[in-house]
Amino acid sequence: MSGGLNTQTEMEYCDTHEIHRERLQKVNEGMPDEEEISDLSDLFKIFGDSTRLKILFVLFEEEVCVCDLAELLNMTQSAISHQLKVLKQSKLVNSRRDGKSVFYSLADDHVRSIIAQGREHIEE
Amino acid sequence: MSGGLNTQTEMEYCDTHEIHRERLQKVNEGMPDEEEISDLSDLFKIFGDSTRLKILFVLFEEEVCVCDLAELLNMTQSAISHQLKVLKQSKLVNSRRDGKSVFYSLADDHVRSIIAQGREHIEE
DNA sequence: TAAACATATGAACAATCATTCATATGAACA
DNA sequence: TGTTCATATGAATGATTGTTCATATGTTTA
Repeated sequence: MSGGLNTQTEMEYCDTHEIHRERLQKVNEGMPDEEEISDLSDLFKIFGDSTRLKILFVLFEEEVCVCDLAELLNMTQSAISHQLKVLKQSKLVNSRRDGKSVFYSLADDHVRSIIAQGREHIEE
Repeated sequence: MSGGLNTQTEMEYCDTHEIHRERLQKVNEGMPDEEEISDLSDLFKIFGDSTRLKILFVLFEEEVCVCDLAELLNMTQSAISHQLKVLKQSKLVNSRRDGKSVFYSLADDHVRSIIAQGREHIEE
């Protein structure tokens, strides 16, 4: 990624039409800064993987340990563990150790709303 | 990806604790089928890129042609065009030709809600 | 019809990423 | 303390993906 919004600096418009100043102003007002857009795309990247989505759907119901997640989703303990690390780093899940097991749970309910909105769109 | 949920078939539980039938049942009820999860992750993948997010934020304000998008975002016409194709294939944007230019616009307002939910989560 | 402009697209390349494998850490128990 | 179970993690690998470059398609105008 090289640059962000370009409204202040000189630029060559399309030959047959112009971008008007007011329009540029309007676009600029609604556009979050580079950092927020980056954070936002990072967040959505997390949801952009089937395995992570499945983990989250399981956690919608209740907290589950790594071992059970692996069996439920029919995947390697290692694969699950790697993804749980990603989910934890993004603060989407919390973990709690109980003896040998580590139990993971949803961090908050924003996750539900985001995924719910996505599902609504899918249904068309 | 090898397999999906695993609740019917025989499986080895963790040695020190068991997954109970009722819990499995509950998880199964809330879990969408493999295809919906795949569609859902594909949808979120679209939002998981800064360039595409920026394009969408611009389109939140008004319809814009490829040329103007490229200048606004300070990117190649080709890069923008490729991403617009992705957005169009996912039915997130519509296009309309006007002479030499092609104008893109938001397909529906679900996009707004999904992104709005994401932003809420970011703010912490 | 030729030239110029706007957009689309295929191939190539670099970067990112999910999974696997091997192994390390941590906890319980004999 | 040694063994076993549960989880974490680093390196390697194959697959996916965003951008660039070159070029094709489509539209207008001289």
